[in-house]
Amino acid sequence: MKQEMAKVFKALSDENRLYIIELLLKGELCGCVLIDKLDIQQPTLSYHLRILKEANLTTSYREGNRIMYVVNKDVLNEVKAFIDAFDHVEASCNL
Amino acid sequence: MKQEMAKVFKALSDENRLYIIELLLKGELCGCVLIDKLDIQQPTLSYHLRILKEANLTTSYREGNRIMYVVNKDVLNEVKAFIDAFDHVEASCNL
DNA sequence: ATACTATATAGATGAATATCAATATAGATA
DNA sequence: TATCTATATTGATATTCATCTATATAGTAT
Repeated sequence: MKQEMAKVFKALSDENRLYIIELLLKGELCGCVLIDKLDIQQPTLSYHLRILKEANLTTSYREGNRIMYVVNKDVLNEVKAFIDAFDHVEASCNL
Repeated sequence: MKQEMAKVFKALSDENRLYIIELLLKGELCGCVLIDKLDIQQPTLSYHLRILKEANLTTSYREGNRIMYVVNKDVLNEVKAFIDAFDHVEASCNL
């Protein structure tokens, strides 16, 4: 549990990866589009996408030539739930 | 902004540090109590406490001999707010 | 002043990270 | 089949991280 969360936090601890998630939250994208928005080489993007996938923060599916990457919002919610559980003193609400 | 969050996530990406925060959320503690609960040496604890402080996740104050460490809950709430802002599509509530 | 307790710093080290260039793989198309 | 496009993997490298031992610093107490 704590181990998995540490892994998720590690995946979120890089600015390029935060930016990738931000972009993907606006709509799923292939690597070939992502690469134009980041100042890194293609193998580096591939590396970051793997880190995100291994933390379950993203999934992907093939569409012909391309691979589409999708944010797993459930894990983002798990992060919030973890922080709440872990600091269960205070309640918060964003409705 | 994203850079600061990346730093906070990095601070949260280590199991020892997550455990320290968990302990401190139950009540502030000095290093001399924390050290008994973790399987690391004193200088390593001091290192982790510095990482947490530099991410603003904790503050501290001296009490005689000891230094008391305190979780800055505001930053935990900022993490949740960041995730919400960043994925502003879904609402959640823990009230 | 001396000794004790709590914490921090310095220096060393092995492991993990982020990056790249080069190459491999998988699917699409001519 | 041969080529093109998109993505992943390999191997190298410089940097950062987590950890330790040894030592310094700051406050307390004798």
